[in-house]
Amino acid sequence: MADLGQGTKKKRKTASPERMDIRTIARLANVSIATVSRTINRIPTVNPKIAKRVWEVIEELDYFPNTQARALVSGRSWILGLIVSEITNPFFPELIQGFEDIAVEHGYEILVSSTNHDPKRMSHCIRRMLERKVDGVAVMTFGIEAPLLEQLAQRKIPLVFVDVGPDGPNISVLKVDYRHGIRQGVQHLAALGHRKIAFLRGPLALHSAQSRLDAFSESMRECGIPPKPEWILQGEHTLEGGMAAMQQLLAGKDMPTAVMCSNDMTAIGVLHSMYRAGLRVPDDLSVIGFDNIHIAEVTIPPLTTVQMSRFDLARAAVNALRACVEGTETSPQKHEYNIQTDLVVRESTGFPRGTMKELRKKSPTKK
Amino acid sequence: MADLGQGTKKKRKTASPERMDIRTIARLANVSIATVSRTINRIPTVNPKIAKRVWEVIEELDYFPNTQARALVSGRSWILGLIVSEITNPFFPELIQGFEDIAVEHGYEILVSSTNHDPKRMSHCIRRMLERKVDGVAVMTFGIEAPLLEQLAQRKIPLVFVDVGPDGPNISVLKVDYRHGIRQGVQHLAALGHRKIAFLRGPLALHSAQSRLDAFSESMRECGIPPKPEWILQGEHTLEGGMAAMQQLLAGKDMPTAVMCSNDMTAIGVLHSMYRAGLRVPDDLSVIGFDNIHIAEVTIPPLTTVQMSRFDLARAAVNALRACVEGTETSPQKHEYNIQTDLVVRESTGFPRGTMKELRKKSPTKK
DNA sequence: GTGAAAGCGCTAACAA
DNA sequence: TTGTTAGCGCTTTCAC
Repeated sequence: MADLGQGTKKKRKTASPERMDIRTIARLANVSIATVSRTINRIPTVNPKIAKRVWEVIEELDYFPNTQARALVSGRSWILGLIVSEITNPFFPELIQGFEDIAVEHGYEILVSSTNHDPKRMSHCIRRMLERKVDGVAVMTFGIEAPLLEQLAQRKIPLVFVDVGPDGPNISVLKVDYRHGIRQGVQHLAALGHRKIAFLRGPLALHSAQSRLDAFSESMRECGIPPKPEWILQGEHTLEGGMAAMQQLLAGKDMPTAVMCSNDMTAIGVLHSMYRAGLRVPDDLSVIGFDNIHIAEVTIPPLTTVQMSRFDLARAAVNALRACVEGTETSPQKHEYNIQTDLVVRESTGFPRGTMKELRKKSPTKK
Repeated sequence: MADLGQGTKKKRKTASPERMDIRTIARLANVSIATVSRTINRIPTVNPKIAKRVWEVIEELDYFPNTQARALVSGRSWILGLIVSEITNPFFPELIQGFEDIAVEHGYEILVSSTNHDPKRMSHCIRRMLERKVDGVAVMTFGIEAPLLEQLAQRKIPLVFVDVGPDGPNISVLKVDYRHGIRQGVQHLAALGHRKIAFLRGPLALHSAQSRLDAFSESMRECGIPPKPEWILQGEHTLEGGMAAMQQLLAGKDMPTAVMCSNDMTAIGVLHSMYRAGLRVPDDLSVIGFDNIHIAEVTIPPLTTVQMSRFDLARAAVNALRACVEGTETSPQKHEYNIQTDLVVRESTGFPRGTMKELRKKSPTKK
């Protein structure tokens, strides 16, 4: 019962029998702790027979290595940070879920934090990542907070951004092709006969919001419709912002016949303001969102929107980070990560007021 | 430039100047690492003058202790686990946000994971918590997965559950008073004149769902309305479940005049099915949800629902865990954590079909 | 009140 | 191929 350990000539005050560490495994498998370590880390030089014996002991005792000790000595925490702007916008939980699944699949733990667009929170958040020694950080705030992120970049922590980010050896950027989906949206509207199209943009600070607006303006011009400045309003990417912007539009003298929104939350706000005003979508106004969050399927009416795959985004982010961390230095060339966007037509878009009847006359009513 | 360290007679191969650890601080402050450690941990016996000097060096170098090393030696990770069922149900992100804020405020990091009601995921998730050596776990799945959680309980990891949980020294349970809010809902409906009230319940496996149903049945009886079994359907706590259940109700010969739902997602599904069927809420059917997620304010029509504070829930959970971890052994008595629920009346509830006109005649139309 | 030194559980360099 | 051992950066006795 007493200390029968093999090479325990010195130290280790108490040899409590319940202690479950690499030493216990080594003792029971009759090997050194180094061999156990090698076995666990699947170092190919271990004799298969011995490895088998070690694994058996490990499984029998349901042993797993202490991650803290491991991290301390190896310098790798196997934790990936994920910074999002607002966890309460349904887009993000869907993204987080994907990120978690993929990261865990590769053996990483994740550290999620939301900034709520608050620089103070952002800076706390970076500090937390630093303290926990994350192996890499995905900055999915869709904005660029360069000064703050400096701390991470300086310490050579692999970083991945969306749309745009500082240049650097360990920095990747996921390029979202907003143009494709937004152009489809504008063309869809134009094809229905809309010429008076408003855009509810997101916060100025968000690069992605700017990109979406740019894509809109450009697509409008492509369709030969000059975008009207009074019809480009701030939607803030929130329910409330969408409602407020729509009210502003309703109060104006000249009403657009369609509205594109920089995200789905804004569009849902618009839907609500229309409902409040006693107006109908799409009869009185066509509405297009952006993101295609799950709930967009059941808004009233179901929202026509631009789909951006959170799963693709999550996978690309994890892969980009892994490429840096696990350093396949054989291929130091930057990978290109492109994310597609596509229009999903539902029922919030239709012909502009007035044209419907005429068009109906032309084509016989469907059964 | 060479090794001038104070007591570095032996070891420490490379003394790279950029190394930023407790030793650096000790050297620059002219004290031992023990004193630095004590200072950081605010041990009162440290001479204030020396402490001040140490803090100055710490701040100047922007030093912070290595959490891994700290955790390794102290046995405390300062990580709190949070297990939720589905991060994509908006209720949970709101809860997570609160949990994160409160935990971080007290110096903890959080490890969130969602099980999606999948036992396999649940078990992975528990393993991850174990591997990262969390100091405590909040199991906010609103269901009870006793067998799986055994692993955590056995290792004496502080646990907190909602509604119901195994008994044990380190286990707390947050009691949600579903009855209060649900009774208010039923009474609200009864007061409007409803007698035909259906209930769309959540998954059987979820204890909270069962409690909500029980509260409903009991409240119905209190109001003298015997609940009708055919009107108690499975809503699954999802959009899709709500839609399907409502369709079932619509297909039945006898339609209720009101529906209470076990959560808001279900209610949103109901709203959508009604819209699809060309029926109106609340004119043709009154609908009440549960949770009061943010989006319930802008559904069409805005949802009457029962509010359950995620913030209270989050705060109670963190406090319960902290009480165990930080062990104020002076008060080993179990704290009682009660969470209130309250009805929030919006516009998805109204008089049952037919009664409205009569009632209107009685009271003059409001201006 | 402060410092020296022993480890926390593991990985990796070096030896055998 | 396998074992021995020196730390990773910190907390915590135990002397002084």
